Amino acid sequence: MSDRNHLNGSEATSARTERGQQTRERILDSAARLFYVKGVGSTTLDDVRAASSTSKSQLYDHFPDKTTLIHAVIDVQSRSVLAREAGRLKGVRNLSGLRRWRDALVQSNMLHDGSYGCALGAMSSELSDNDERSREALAAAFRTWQQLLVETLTRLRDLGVLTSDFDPRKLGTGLLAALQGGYILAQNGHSPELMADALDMALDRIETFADR
Amino acid sequence: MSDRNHLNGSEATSARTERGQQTRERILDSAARLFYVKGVGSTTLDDVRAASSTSKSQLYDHFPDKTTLIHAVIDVQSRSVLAREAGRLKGVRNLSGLRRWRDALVQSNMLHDGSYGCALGAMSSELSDNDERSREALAAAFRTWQQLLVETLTRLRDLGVLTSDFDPRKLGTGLLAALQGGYILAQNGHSPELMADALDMALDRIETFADR
DNA sequence: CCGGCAATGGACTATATAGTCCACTGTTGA
DNA sequence: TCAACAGTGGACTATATAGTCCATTGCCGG
Repeated sequence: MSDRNHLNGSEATSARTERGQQTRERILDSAARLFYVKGVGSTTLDDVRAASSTSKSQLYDHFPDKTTLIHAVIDVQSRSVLAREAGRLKGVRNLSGLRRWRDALVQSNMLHDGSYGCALGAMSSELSDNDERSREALAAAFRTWQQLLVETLTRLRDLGVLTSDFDPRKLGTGLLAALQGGYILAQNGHSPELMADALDMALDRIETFADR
Repeated sequence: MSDRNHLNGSEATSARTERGQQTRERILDSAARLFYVKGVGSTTLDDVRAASSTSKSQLYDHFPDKTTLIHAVIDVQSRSVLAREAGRLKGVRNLSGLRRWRDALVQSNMLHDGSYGCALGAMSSELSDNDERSREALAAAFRTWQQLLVETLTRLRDLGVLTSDFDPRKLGTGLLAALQGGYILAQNGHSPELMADALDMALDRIETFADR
């Protein structure tokens, strides 16, 4: 109530009351899920409306148009993916920790037989060509993601787990690329082993720098 | 009327005469290019029609619906990409040959500032969720591509350039994943260096097995 | 209890796009 | 030269989807 109109510079419209806030969240959740499994382009606003049990006018009250909704979903998904990754990576202090991070990714990939890929990666290849703003938002997310990996590698180096003769930035990029490429291959081939193989190559490369 | 429909096993419709054949090719080329730069979903048949200087009826004479056109484009693009890769890889007989292969990819990526990614990868993430047949066709292309890489690695091993203690299949998968992931990151960040870093990690891993 | 505003529902419009149809043109071989 | 058919052009229809609008409902402070 009191401070509910926190228009924080971002593109947020409305959300004046508790109830409205929940509606907004429901729309966002449904849209995120639909964009993820069906793709942004093949998801109609009517799909979103139905999935979130709302009406046309509510949709347009909260999000003036589809593009705005897309941006909002990108925002939500970025936070969600990055929060998950930050959580998984922050405790990694040795090579088996890194392997466990790998296992977690492979496991969740196996849950749906590889399908559905990476929420950010999928949006990226679908939107980058057509919507500059989406591209930038996703690029920022990828940079942060890569940064998380770089920090992890740097930490391992500082802990003496890895030697110093590698460039954490490049290795972080390689790791993220392997992850994204693994998602693509696994999704396309319906086989999570492809993801595993992709990540393993990257991890093996990293272990090359193990200090023993 | 007679027997207009001489379907020759493959999905090809029409193409009865020299002139018609050219029209068909023009449509296919235009569609391939548009799908590549704008994405399949954002390309309308009218875009294709305009780009290929044809009319609605010609489009539908050659391709009964958009899905058929998409499948045909996938076919064309797969052949094209695989032919290019086969050509580049077949002569690789040592590690610097592999580096040259890398350079070629990075170079062509730089030409358009990273944009546009991989023709197959882009279609894959856009279509895999919605069209099973496309997914399978692309999966086959990826398998062949991976096979090309595996053959190259095996050749290097047989030539004594690499030692025998690695699994060419897994390494091939990793290499392809790095390539695809590199495309995604480079496209999204408009920076071909990301592609270079991704490929370098994979190549560095492979050099780990250099026989010296 | 009531006045007013937030929130809701859903009918309605405009438009883009896939797909159809038919009349016209060009080509080829007898 | 002409018949017959492949190839061409583009107007037309059907439909899906984005986006608008307004009447109704629910909520909350005075």
